[in-house]
Formats: sequence, C-alpha cells, structure tokens
Amino acid sequence: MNPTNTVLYSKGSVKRELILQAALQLFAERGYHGTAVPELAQIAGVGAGTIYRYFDNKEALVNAVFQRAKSLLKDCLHHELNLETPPREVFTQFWQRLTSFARTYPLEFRFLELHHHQPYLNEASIAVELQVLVPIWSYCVANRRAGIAYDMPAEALMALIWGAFVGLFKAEHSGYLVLTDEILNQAEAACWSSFSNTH
Amino acid sequence: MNPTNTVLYSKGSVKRELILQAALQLFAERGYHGTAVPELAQIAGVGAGTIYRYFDNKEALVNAVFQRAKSLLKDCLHHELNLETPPREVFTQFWQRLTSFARTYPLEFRFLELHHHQPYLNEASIAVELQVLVPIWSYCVANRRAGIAYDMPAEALMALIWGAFVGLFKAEHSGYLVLTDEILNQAEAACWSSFSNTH
Amino acid sequence: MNPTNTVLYSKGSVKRELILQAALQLFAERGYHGTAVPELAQIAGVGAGTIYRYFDNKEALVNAVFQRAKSLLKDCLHHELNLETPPREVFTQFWQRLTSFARTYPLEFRFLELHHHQPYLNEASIAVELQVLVPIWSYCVANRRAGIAYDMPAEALMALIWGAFVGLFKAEHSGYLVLTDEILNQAEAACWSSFSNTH
Amino acid sequence: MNPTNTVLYSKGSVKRELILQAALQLFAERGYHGTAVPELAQIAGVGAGTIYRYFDNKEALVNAVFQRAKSLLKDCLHHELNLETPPREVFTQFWQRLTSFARTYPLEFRFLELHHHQPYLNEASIAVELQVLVPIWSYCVANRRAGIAYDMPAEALMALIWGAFVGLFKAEHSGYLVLTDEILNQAEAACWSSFSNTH
DNA sequence: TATGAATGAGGTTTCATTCAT
DNA sequence: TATGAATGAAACCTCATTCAT
Repeated sequence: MNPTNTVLYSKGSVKRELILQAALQLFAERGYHGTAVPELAQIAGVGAGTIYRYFDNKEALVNAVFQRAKSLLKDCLHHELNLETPPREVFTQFWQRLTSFARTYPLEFRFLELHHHQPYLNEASIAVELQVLVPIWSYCVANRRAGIAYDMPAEALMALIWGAFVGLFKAEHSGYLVLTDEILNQAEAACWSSFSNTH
Repeated sequence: MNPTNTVLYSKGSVKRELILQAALQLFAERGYHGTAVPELAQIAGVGAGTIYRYFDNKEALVNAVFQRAKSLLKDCLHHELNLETPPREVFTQFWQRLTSFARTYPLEFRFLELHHHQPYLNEASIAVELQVLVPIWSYCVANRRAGIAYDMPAEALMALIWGAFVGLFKAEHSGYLVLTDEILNQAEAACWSSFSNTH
Repeated sequence: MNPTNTVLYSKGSVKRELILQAALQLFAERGYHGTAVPELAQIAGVGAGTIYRYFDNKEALVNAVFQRAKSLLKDCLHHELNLETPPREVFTQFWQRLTSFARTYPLEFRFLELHHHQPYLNEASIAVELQVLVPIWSYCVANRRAGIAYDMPAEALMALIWGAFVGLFKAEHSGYLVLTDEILNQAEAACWSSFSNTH
Repeated sequence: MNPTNTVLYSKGSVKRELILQAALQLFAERGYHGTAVPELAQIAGVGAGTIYRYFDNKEALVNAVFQRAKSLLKDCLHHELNLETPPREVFTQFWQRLTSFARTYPLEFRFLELHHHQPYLNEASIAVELQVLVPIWSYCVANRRAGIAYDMPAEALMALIWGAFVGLFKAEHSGYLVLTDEILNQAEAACWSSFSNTH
C-alpha cells in the first residue's frame, strides 16, 4: 500500500539478497564453475527458479556478486580518505582500511582474491574494478614523482603491496598463520619499507 | 607382462605426458571445474578413455598436475641452493629462481597461483606443497633469529614476499604491466626491504 | 452475490476477452506448445494468475479459443445462408463468406488452419467443429445426388475445396503470393470446376 | 578394420538413423515444441546425451528431419519425371507421385504438411523447400503461357492443387474419410478441372 | 477479484566416466 | 593398450500453476 515501500522492496528484495549472499558464500568457497545453481538455491532458501526471476543467468549473478563486493571494497578503501595527510599516514590508512575490509567482509575478500574472474566479467564489472584501482594508482604515481616511493612503475608498486597483503590473508585462510593485530602492524611497516626508501 | 615394465611404461608414457600437458594448460586457463575432460582429451590428442587408463579420475589428474608443478617449483627453488652464502645473496637467488620458474614454466606458475586448489588436493599434494615451503621457512626462521629479518612470524614473512612476487606476475598476466628485468630487480630490492631492516 | 450476475460477469468479463485475444494471437503465431502462459498474460495485460481465474488450465484456454474461432467461422459461413438458391450461387456465397472470414479474422483463420489441434481438443471443441462441417456436408451430398457435383464422397469434395482454399491463404501467409480479389474470384471458378462437371 | 565400413558407419550411423526416425515420428504427431528430447531418446532407444553427439541441438535435429523429408519428397516428385509428355499426363504423374509419397512416407508427409515450420527453419531447409517448388512452378508457368491452365498466377495454381491434395490426406488422417484409389483418381480428375479449362 | 512472486517439475544440454571394439 | 561412441546423472534454465496479499 505504501508505494515507496514497494519500490524499496523490489529494489532491495529480501530474496534477491538471500540469493546474493548464498552466491557470495559458495562462489568464494568453490569458485564459479564449482557451484551448482540448485545447491545455491537451497542455501539461499529459495526455489531454483526464483534465482532466474532476479538474474538473467548464472553469469549475470556472478557479475552482480562481483560488482557488489568490489563496490564495497571501493567504499571501504576510498570513502572520505584524506589524501592531504602525509604519505606515510595515507599508507597506514589504506592498510587499515584493507584490513578492516578483509575482516568485516571475509567472504567478499576471498571471493575477490581467491579466484580468477576474467572469463565471465562484463563491462560493468570491469568498470567497478577500475574505480578501486585508480585512486591507489594516483597515490603511487604522486609518491613516485615526489621521490618518496621507489622508482618503479606505479603498477608494480601497487602489485607488490596488494600482493603482499593478499598473501597474508591467503596464508591465514590456508591455516598457516593467525593474523594478530601485531602481525598486521608489523606487516604494514614492512610493506611501507618495500614501497618507500624513506625511514 | 612384466609388472615393473608396465609401471615404468605407464609412468613415463608419452600419452601420460600429453595428458598432463593438456591438463596443465586448461586448468591454468579455466580452472579445474571449468575444464571438460573430453576437450582436454582432444587437446592432448588422445581418446577420452585413455585419460582413465593413466588417472583414476579427474581429481587424480589434477592432483598429478599439481604435484608435478609443485615439484618443479621445488627443484627450481631449492636444487643446489647454497644456504651458506650471505642472507642477502640467498634472497636474491630465491628471487631469481622464482623469476626463472615463472618465466620458464608460465603455465605451471599460473596454475599454482591463480587458482584455489584446496577442495581437491590429496595428501600427497599437500606433502609436496610443504616440501616447497619448509626450506624457505627455515631461511626465514634463521634470519629472524639472527636479527636480520623483521621480527615477525616466519610464516608472515614468507606470505608477504611470496604474495608480493605473485602480485607482480598476476598484474602482468592481467595486462596491467610488463615485467622487465629492471622492474624485477627493483622489486627484488623492495621486497628485501620488506624482509629485512638492514641496508 | 447474485450468481447470475457472477456468471454473466465472468463470461463477458473484459479480462476474459483480453486473455482470449492474446491467446488467439500467440497460439496462431507459435502454436500451443510454443506459447508460454506468463508471456500470454503480459500480452493480455493481466496477471498470470488471472488467467487461472477464467480458465482451469492452459488446455481449457486453448479449447475456449478454438471454440470461439470455430463458432465465429460457423456464423460467418452459415448464418442466413440461403440454400434454396441455385447450387452455383450457394458455392459462390460459401467462397465469399470464407474469404470474408479469412480477411476479417485472420488470426482466427490461421489459428484454425495452420496448426494441428487434435491432441488437446475436448468434446465441446469437436462438437463445434462438426457444426461447421455438417451444413457443408449436406450441401455436398445434395449436389452429388442431384448429379451436379462430381461423383465422390461428400467428405472428399469438402476436403478438396476446403484444402484448396486453405492452400491459397497459407501461400499468402508464407509470402509466396498476394491474394487480390481477382485471384480469389478466379480461384473460386477453378474450385467450382473441381466440384462440379456442369458449366 | 575395414575403413570403408567405418566411414559408411559414421555417415549413416545406425544411431543417427534411429534418432531421425523417432524425431520424425514424434514431431509429426505432436509438433516440435510438443516433443521432449528425453522421450524422443527413449523412443529412439538411445541415451538422451547421444542425440547431442549427432545434432548440435533440438533445432538442428528438426532441420535435419525437415531436409530429409523434403528431399525425399523432391526425389519422389521430380526424379526422372518426363516433362515432355502432354501436360495432362504430367499432371497425372505428379498426382500419382504425390499419392505414392503420402502412402509410402506417411510420417514424412504429415510432418511436412501438418505443422508450421517457419520459426525454426534454417537456410539449408529453405533451400530444399525451393527445390521442391521450382519445377512445379515451371510446369504451372508453362501451362499458363500455353493457354492450358487457368489464367492465374502460377503460385495460386500451385497453392490450389497442393492445398486440395493435402486437404484430402488431412481429412483421412482426421478420420473423416478413407482414401481409396478410386477416390484419389476422381480427385485427380477434379483437380485437373480446377487447373485447366480444357477437357 | 486480481495479482505476480514463487515454485519445482520438467525442459534442453553438458560431461565425467564406461566399455565394446 | 587405446579408443571414442555411448550414457545418464546432473548441470542450467523455463514455465504452468499456486497462493499470499
């Protein structure tokens, strides 16, 4: 009866949400091809056919999951980030935000990092991916120009730090390690050392 | 008729090799679940049934691929590595050997790093994985004890460096970057900085 | 509350009409099995569930469509047809009425003639079919007895003429032909020749 | 062991034949959309998956069935038909060949005539359809030019005769009529009357 | 009365595996 | 030993029908 409600309901439909959650979980655990739609439906607590009321097909679903996870990451990383503060502090902020993301949204983080998404990503998904990367890239470029970061392509600097961070959480997820705050702080310092030749 | 012969033949068979090669290629490109056995057989140039003469099933095949790739990595990393030389030099050697592996065996490298193997790995595969990790772990432990490496768990140090290295090649494979020797050398120096507080 | 009212309402309901129209259109275009109920509902501009308020199921709907179309044909063909006029004139009248039906109700005509209804027709539908055929059959029988028509079973005479007529419109619908009034008149003469040995 | 045998086997594979037969039967009975692949497989006596070894998909299968049926019709109608004989005799020959086709290949005839194929026909199927029509069209054109046939477009003449013929067999299949040779001969004479104004 | 979201049976199709050759 | 045709279970997806609103 409340049209506003209706609209909100249809946009943020509870079923749609259940499906996205189940998809996130299973795709993160087993990957796209390793996840069967009927099982996904069961975990979501909906009929298999219902999934196709909300998503054109399985590929559209995985892209929706990807875009949501990447957008969340983008918000966590970049929202109200003050790039005017000293580079060393910005770096710490990035690190803390990344950590916060990986801790708050472990499924999103694992889904994004543990799998190989290229073959099924559509344009919108690739666009969101770039929205995450561009600000970090700018930060690297600026610091390199300022003589703060090592004299490497910004892409290489990003890849090193990002890779190191992902490596830590992958190791934890594999059971090799428990990431305490202390370790994460030490790792942050170590990564800063691999980013900048300043002390 | 001679069982020894049979075993030797089956282990060293040319067909077995073709199958492993095709499996490596397709698993690296599309992942385990994204690869169909009949197509794999076609790429290998053998009949689909032939695969089941050499491997019990698809899972046994992926484990064989995994073990071969990891063993190769183990050999590349650790064979005749002189751990007596100064830690900085050992680090450089590790880096160069890793680089050499990633360049010489790109499919093996991508297969090992781009995908999420846990769900189908058997004990033998896990054992080989440890054979790769243990020497590096020892190196990290020793350097930490000697006050050379940062005061972090060896597992964290490993995860950082390994992650950074993988990050570089993942970025290259995604088209964000071309890894020249110069960049790889700079990255090596940067990673040493994230490993050790010495100059 | 007034059952009579209810019945009238449900029989003459505007929604019922919309559903029958949409069903006619889609069944004519794609056949019974090629038409999906939800799409039919959308074309009709009603909810999918609404269809089941007016018809027990899809089969009941197609029978209703069939009976309406056949009844319309029956009315067009036989209403106030004067069988006392000379046979040649009656034939022309039949032909003109058929033409008028095919032109005025092209969907009904195509639905009736382009598809194969047997598997889902119920008794009522078969009864209506007979109501169309019987007067024509009588006409054929009478003319045969009178030595006007060829000495064939009435059923064969009917099948020939009816088939020829349908063939013309099928050819037009397939794009092989445009049926002008002239052609239709010539065809009428030709069909009379195949019906009667008189001049 | 006999390579020739192998080739013949693969071209005319017995399974392929079983599938085509079952498809012809069910498509003729129930139409394309009314036929389910698993049921078709069961009638053919093969596994459901086997069908997809021989045909890309259901649509490719129905096109194969169509092309086979139309080719058969083409051969029956046109093979070694002597167009030099008098038109009246050619007409009789056409009629007899059509009758022979409808009697010898009743499923093919019903499949071709009882259903509406347009939506799924591919180019090859349309090409075969034309191969059937063109010679008949030429015959009609020639007879019209010679003043033998009624002065109607060839397409209209064809549609009339073809429609009349199909009407007869449709009536028989519907149970309205049993087509004896006598009736077929009388019908042939009647149809000639609707084709030509000569005696 | 009317709806359309929801369903699950059943549709088309794929694929890991087997087995006759 | 090697094959690849064959399979049927299970994948993805559709749709006739129901039912809470």
